[in-house]
Order: sequence, then structure tokens, then C-alpha cells
Amino acid sequence: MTIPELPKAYAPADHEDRIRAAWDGSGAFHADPSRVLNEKAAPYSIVIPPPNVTAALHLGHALNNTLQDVLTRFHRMMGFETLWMPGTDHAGIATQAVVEKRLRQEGRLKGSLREAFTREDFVTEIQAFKDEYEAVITGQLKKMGCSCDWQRQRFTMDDVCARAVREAFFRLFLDGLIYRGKRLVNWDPALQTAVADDECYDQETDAAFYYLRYPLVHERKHQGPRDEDEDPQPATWNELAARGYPGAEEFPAEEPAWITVATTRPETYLGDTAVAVNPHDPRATALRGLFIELPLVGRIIPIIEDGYVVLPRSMAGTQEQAADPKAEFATGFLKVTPAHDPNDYEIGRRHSVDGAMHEWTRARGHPVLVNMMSPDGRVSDRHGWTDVGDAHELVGRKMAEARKMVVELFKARGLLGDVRPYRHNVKHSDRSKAAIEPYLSDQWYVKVTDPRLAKAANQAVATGDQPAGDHSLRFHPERYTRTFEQWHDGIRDWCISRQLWWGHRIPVWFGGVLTGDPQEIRTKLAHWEEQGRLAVRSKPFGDTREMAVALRLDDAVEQGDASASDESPRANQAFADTMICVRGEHDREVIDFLEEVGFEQDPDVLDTWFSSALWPISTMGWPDPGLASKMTGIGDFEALLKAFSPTSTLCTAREIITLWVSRMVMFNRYFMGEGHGRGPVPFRDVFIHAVIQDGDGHKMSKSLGNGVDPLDIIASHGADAMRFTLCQMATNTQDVRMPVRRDPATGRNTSEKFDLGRNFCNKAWNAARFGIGILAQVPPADHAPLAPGTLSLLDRWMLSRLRTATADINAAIGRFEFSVYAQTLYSLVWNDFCDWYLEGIKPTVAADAGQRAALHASLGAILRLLHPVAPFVTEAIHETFRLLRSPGVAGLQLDASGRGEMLCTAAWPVIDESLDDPEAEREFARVQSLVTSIREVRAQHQVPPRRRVTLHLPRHVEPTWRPVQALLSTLAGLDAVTTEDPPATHAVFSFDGRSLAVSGMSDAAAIDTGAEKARLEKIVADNEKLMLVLEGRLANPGYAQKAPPHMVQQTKDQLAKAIADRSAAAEALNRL
RNA sequence: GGGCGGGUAGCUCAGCGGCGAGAGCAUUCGCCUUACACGCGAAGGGUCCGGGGUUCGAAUCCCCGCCCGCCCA
Repeated sequence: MTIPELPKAYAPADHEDRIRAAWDGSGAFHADPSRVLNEKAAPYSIVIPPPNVTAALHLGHALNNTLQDVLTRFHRMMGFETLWMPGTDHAGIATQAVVEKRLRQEGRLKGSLREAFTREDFVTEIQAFKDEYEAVITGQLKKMGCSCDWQRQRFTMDDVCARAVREAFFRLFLDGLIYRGKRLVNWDPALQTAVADDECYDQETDAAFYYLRYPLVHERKHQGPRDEDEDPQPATWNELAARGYPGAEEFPAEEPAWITVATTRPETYLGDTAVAVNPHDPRATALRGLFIELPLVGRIIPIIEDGYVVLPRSMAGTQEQAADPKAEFATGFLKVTPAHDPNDYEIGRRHSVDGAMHEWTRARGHPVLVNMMSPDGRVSDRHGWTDVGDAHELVGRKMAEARKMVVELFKARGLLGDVRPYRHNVKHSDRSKAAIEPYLSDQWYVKVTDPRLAKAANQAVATGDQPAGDHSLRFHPERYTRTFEQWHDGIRDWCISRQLWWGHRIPVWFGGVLTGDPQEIRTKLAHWEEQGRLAVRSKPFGDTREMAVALRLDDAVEQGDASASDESPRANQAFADTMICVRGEHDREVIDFLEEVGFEQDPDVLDTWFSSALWPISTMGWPDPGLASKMTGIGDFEALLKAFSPTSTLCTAREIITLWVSRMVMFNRYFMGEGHGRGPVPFRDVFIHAVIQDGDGHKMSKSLGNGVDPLDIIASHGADAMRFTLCQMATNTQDVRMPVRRDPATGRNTSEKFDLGRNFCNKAWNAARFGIGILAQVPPADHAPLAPGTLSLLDRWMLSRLRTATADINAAIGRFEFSVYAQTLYSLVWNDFCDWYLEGIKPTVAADAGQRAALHASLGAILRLLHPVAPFVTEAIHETFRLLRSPGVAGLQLDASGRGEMLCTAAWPVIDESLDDPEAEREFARVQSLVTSIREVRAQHQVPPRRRVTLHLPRHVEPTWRPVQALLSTLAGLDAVTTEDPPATHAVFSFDGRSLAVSGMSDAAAIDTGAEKARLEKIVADNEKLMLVLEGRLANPGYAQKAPPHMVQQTKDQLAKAIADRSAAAEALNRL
């Protein structure tokens, strides 16, 4: 058989497509769950963190997926039945925003989205966009060499995953873990949806502090039903003075008194429900029992005491308080607008449960939360605000406009104090750039505060005895356990509704205006409920303290709405409070009936993380694998879930711990544990890797648009080079900076950082080219595997190094130390195999069958060890390498796995301990050391590499070098080793405390004495310096007494050698 | 505000009680030595952020401080 010669350089583009096609064609990455269930192989599984379909992948994803592929390929070669489940995520808001922007750029969308498109048409647009980007992303992953099970690829909104989402929602709803309530959210008035905190950014804005005077009044005197005509009685300065209010006497005694609030958002005063004062404020006591009458509106609100209120600088009790920048602007009085400010919301919560606000507002029938804005960002009296009073001219105004008007109205009434310019951060929406309005709206929540969810998640990481902790989930690096735990400790209920069109629609129908007989409807609902096809709940439900606020607000809203539209006949209000969750997405009978009688489905969609949280099980067909098989035509879903769930490892970045990992753990434990939160975790190990930053230290992200396309790097350096470099950078550091530059020739990004990987791949390629070239020349003898003991020193050394490296690599991958894996390979291949082994065998390998067997074994093992990180180049080499035959070396197994001829399914090397050869390692280290010394001398005398020199050894030393003389000559470029005295033109060097000589360095009659003198002087100086250090150490009495004896001995030996080396060099210097 | 990480060669980073503190790139010198110039051989280059402490011994452990970054409020 003729073995083809490999090209001189590895050109990735010449191989990658061919090899990828071969992998695809072989089905090598398709996991077979039956092998697990039949106990033919142990399972190893990973689910991909599904990339968003909003944009192409960047280098951060390249790192993430490279590491997953290393794990996947490693375990596949180790003999595990290995599943790497690929897929993509629909990314609700991000994708919707991107498509909306695109439509605008194309001129196909002007004005409001909701007016220009129907929901259905817009979703069709997004669907097309998703198809486009899903293909781009899949293409990127394939080009990177990811060995995913592509036949099983999923999408978070496909039928299989949608089924899981529907079931999960239904079960949580049924179990009372989902509720609907009013909460403050970040409201984007342009997109008209709630947005998450991480979808907002702060922008410095020039604004102002407005000082508004709020009149003080007495509570009306009579109890009982409120008399609308009874005006509240103003409190006068006189009275305040009598109550001991500091400074009251400076005002006209009989005039109505007021306090001043400072605010940057005067328009929200319409929603004020209290004024707060710090309990340490000297004015607080004097104000007890007094109230505020909101100008124009006429609403009476209480004065409450709360430590959150910033004291003005003049009253600050501590330095810290005075240093608060707000203290400069503060008046000590804070208008409390719980429906329009998160801090005020918290104050509202604190005081509504058992505080003054609660008692008082309850008695007056006033809500704690007054919402004065409509979803499009205008002042509105239709969303929970009834007491408009004289403020009606503000209704319908945009918030910014209302601000100006409020200021004017206060000014006209003499109620405007100062206006002071103030620069501060204002939250804006990432997607629309609109200023965020804190906004109270109806949202759906998962009650993750329930112990079955958050607490169960924490139990998974806790160490200790059951049931306190089961330690079934481990983070790597371990420190991230704390992040995970603290998140769950401080967790708040999870808002899962988004006011979008793209996503899983909330499967709940509300009672509206109904037609039909309530009794009949009830009967049907009960019947279906019994069949498990729907779940019925009346709102409100739940009983937490937190909800008390929301409930009171719900009441308020109902009052407001009722006055606004009082059309519905009372009989049909029977289902006004009814919420119905329909279990089956395609249960037409139920859905059609509900809609016929007037129930309407909630228009909102679920937060994307809700479906992501189910990813490890939804992709495997939960809850109905049989149905999943029917839907997809993939037959073995049933076995898939049994064989591969829970998965083995999750590989992701740290900001995902809270967003995604946490939710997967909660859901997996809940749904796979029959509702008690003690089910299995979705994965045993979570590996957190570094974040890739751009050259400016910003995180590469799809939304920032600073991502570098892996395909650019593949184009300039090749996929393996990119993978190796990324792997080599994956240390336990938190961030990796990756500056790139645009190559003017191609217009693509590239970076010199990847030269490391490219050079290494080329080095491996050429080593293989050389090795294969030698092995192809001589047909192998028909021979049993060679015993290591029969091999040469160099071969035994190489096999010993290989065995150590393999053990190190196994351990490194097991501990997720990817950079250790890469670096171990680098030095094994480059330093040991190329620099020493291949150089050393050149003169002998042609005639030494044992050496050829060792070469074959080494090369075969290296290809396998290298494959997980550099799959293309190794597979390309293997195409030729596998044609070679070799008797092999006993103790080093390079079996085929029996699953095809390709390297990707070859077995991982198993190297027996018997190949450990410390004696060979020691002996060859001595050779390396002498070779290096000779090379130093050669370099200093500028001896050309081709020129051979002669080594002169003392007669009694020579025998110790005789066995390795040939090796020494090869590596150091010697023509002879002699015991004869050197000729006049020679150079002396110190080795092992002895003075050795080299001659024949040039044809000139004399050597360069200047260079030689400088060289020797440096040796003397270096050794003298070292002697000082070592002598100092030994002179320390504590050292000899307390340090371990072998340390002391080592120091003594070092010192002896330094002294000998110094004197050898000094002697040579004298002779010169 | 709470939590976490980092500061080591010109650059990017390893090392985390005991090596004269390392690697890759960059720099300098010599080489197109028949696997590889994406290469070979050699060299120079360090108050291990600052200050205390523990220890026979600290880049490494502890305390204080100064910078930089991330996550969660």
C-alpha cells in the first residue's frame, strides 16, 4: 500500500469541509439511548445553552461551545454514550425589538407597531427572521466543529418545547404557584411592555429638583361616612409653633402652614399617597396627627415616619448622612408615590401592612397605590385613580408635558418653592431608548419564594446531612456556589409576563362579558377540570404579606374601572374573577367553548427564561416523549429522557447563574420530583467559564454589537487554531480580553492571539507528516507488541512522558481545567515530542523496528489526546495515519472503539503504569542538560548549526556518557566525544561542577577570547550570587532545625555545585 | 449597599508556603540544519500594587490600604 505524503503546511480550509461532511455522514454524533438502557455504555450528556436567535454568535459563544465540545469529544472517546443536545432560544423581547427595528429600516413599519401589524402577521415576520438566524447559528457551530447531535436540534418555541412550557405552566397554576398581581415594573412606554433591569441602561440627564409646598391640614373631626362638603381644616403656623415645630414662629401666625417636598418628578404628585419624614427629624413629633391636602386633587394623605428619608445636610446626624449627595437637595420631606417609584413602593409596603398608612387609608377607603399613568405614558384617570378633583386639565397629557404644567399650576398658587438644576442618571430602555417609567401593572408571577422552588434549589448545593442538603449540584470554580445560594436566599417572586407578541402565550382565559347560562358553564368547567384538561381559579388567591399591597390595589382598580365602564349586566359578572388555565395547546373543544361564551386569552407572553428553565427536559420530550416522537418522527424520545436526564454538565458564563441555572434547578427539581421540589437536579456539574471582552474591556454581547464572528477567525486561522487558543485561555480567571483588528485585505476581524493555536496545529501537522513519512518507508515487521524494556532510552523516555501527560490531561479535563489540558498538550507535542524525541530519533529510526513502533504509538496517542480540542487537523492526519500498521508497544492501548474508522470515535489512549520510567526520565534529563550547555557555548561563539564540534571529557567522566554518546552527538551537533586534551582553540564550560571543553568551533586559529572571557565572567558572577543566597539560607539557625531534612540537603547540594561551577569557570578564566 | 475576582517580564497570562519566579507573543543575536521560517538554536528582560504581620522560609497565608473589573440590590 502506498501511503500518501502530507502537504508541507496545514491549510485548514483544505480539510475542514471534507472532514465535517464525513462526520455528518457517519452519524458519529448521534446518541443512541438504547445503548445506555441496555447497559452497554454509561451516559454522558450536555445540553447547549441555547443561543438567542437575535444575532450571529461571537467569540464568547465560541469559547463556550469549544469547551462543551472538548468535554463531549473526550467522553465519547472514553466510551461514554454521549449526547450533546443543540438548539436555539427565541429570546422574546430581544428578537421582537430586532425585527421591529429591521422592519423600520426597510421602511415597512412606520408609527405604532400595534397599528401597523396584526399580531399574527408580525409573528410571521419574526418566524422568518428566526429561521434565518437559526441557520446562521447552526452553520457557525458546525464550522467550529461542534459534535452536537444535530438530528435532535430543538428550538424553545417548537412543538416539543411548547408542550413542556404548557404543561409546566398548568402544573404550577394548579398547585397555586402561579398568580397574577400588580407590581411596579420598568415600563417602556414606547414598546408598551415591562422590561427587565438588564434591558435598561442609565443615562446622565440634566434635570432639576422642584420644591413643592404641600398644605398641612387636620383630619376631619367626625367619624362615620365621609361628608363631601366638609373641607379639611388647614393647620396654621401658629398651631405648629404651639406643637414645637422649629422655625414656625418665623411665618405669619394665622396663615395656613405647609411643608416642602423636593422632587425631580413633580408630575407624579398626582399619585402621592403619603408624605414621609425621618423619625430623627426634629420636626417629626410636631407633625404627628396632621395630614397633607394635595393641591388641586384635594386628596388627604398621611404623614408617615420612615428611616429611608434623607435628612437635609443641615440636620445630618452623622458624617455619612451629610456626605449623601441627596442631602444637599433634601428638605427632609419625601413625597411618597408608591405606584411610580420603586423606593416609594417599598415605603408603601412597609407602612401598609401594619403601619399608619394602612390604618388610615383603610379607614378612608383610599388605596395605598395610586396609578396616574396609562400604558402609553400619559396622565390618566382610568387606571386606578378616581379623585381627580381640580386636576382634570392634566389628564391626557404626556408625562413630560404634565411636568411643566404641574410646575406652572403650583407656581400660580404660590406653592412652588425653588427650582434647582440637578444632573442625575435616568433609566432608559435598551430597545426603544425611551425613558423608563416605573409602572404598576398586571403581571403574572411564579411564586419562587415557595420552599418547593428556591429552597429546594439551595438544598441541591448544600453540603451536610439530609434533608439539609444533598450536595447533588456542584459549581466549578466552587466559589460560584455562594452566588447561587445568595440569589435564592434573597429571591423575590418571578415576574413571568411580557407584553409582547413573540413568545409562549400565557394559557389563561379570563371571564369577560359572558353569554350563556352560568350554571351550564360551571358544569362544563367542572367536568373538564375533573378530566385534568383545565384548572380554574378565582382571583385573588394567595395570602402572603407581600400580596396584601397588590390586593388592595386590585380593589382600587376595580372601583376605577367600574366607574369608567358600567355596562356589564350583573348576572354576567359571575365569572369576572375566574381565571382558566387550559392544559392542552390544541384542546379545541375547551378553547372554542371558552371563547364562544366570552372568555378571552391573556394577550401577554411568558418571559423567555420560563421556557429556557425547562430546556434540559423539554428537549428530551418531557412531559410526553411519545407525543414528541410523533411530532418529530424521532423514534426514541422515551429512551432519551430515561437515558440522558439528568444531564452531566452545564457549561456557561457567570451572569447566567441567576438568570438561567437557578431556574433550571428549581423547575427540574419541581417537575421531575412529582411536585415536592425534591426531584433530581438538571445537571451534576456546572462549569462557569470566563467572559470574553473586546479590546476595551467590554463584554462581547449580541446587543452591544461588539462581537467578533468566529467565522472570521476560522477564515484567518482555522477552526482548530481558534479552539486551541480559546481552550488555552480558559483559566479560572473571570475575564479574558480579546482585542481584534480588521484585516484590510479581507474586511474581516482577526487577532494575533490566535497565531498561538495556528502555529501549534501546524507544528502537530508537521510532526505527523515527518513521522508518517518515516513509518511509510519501512513495512512493519510481523511482531508481537514490543516490551518497553527492549526499547532505547529515548523511546522509553518519550513513552514515560506520554503516560504522565495522559494522566495529567485526564485529571485536568475531569476538573474542568481546560487551559491545563491545552498547555500540557502544547509542551508534550512541541517540547518533548518535536524538540527532543523527533530530533533524537532521526539517525536511528530507519534501522530500529522498536523505535518505529514507539514512534507509531506516540503519534497515535498524541492524535487522540489532541483530538477533543483540535478535531479537524487530527482527523485529517488520521486519514493517512490509520493506513499504517505497527506491532505496537505493550502497555499502550490504541484500540478502535468498533464504531467506525474515524478518529472522532476512536478510543481514548490507555497507558499502563508500567510505562512510567523515572530512570529513563532522569537519564535523559542529564542528556538534555549537557546538550543545552553545549548549545549555549555554540551560540555564544556563533557556531553555524551545520558545523560539528568535538566534546572533550575527562577520562574518568567519559564512561558515564558512553551509552548516550550517539544521542548526545545528534542533539548537540558533535562529531566526536574524546578524552584527549583540547587543541588551543577551544572553549571551556562548567557542567555538573566540572570543567568541560568544546573544540572545532571555527576554522580560525584562535577563538574569540573577548566573547569567551565575558561568558566565563558571567558564569562566575551568577554562581557567586547564588552562593550568597544559599549560604545565607544555611547560616540561618532556624532553617537547619525546622526545615525538612531533604530541603536542607538539597540546599547543600546546590551550594556544592555552585562552588564547583564557579571555580571551574574561574580556572578557565585564568588560563585564558 | 451586599457578594466576588484581579493587580507577576513591554503585552496577554500561568504559578497560590520551599526551583536563581515561568509560558506565549514582542525584543536582540545566529541559522532557509532534507517535518515545520506558522520554523530551529540561544540571549536579554521582574521593588511578583504598597505597608504591616505569621513562618526556618511568603508572589503564595493573615490584616490594613490603593487601583481595576464583574455580579446582585
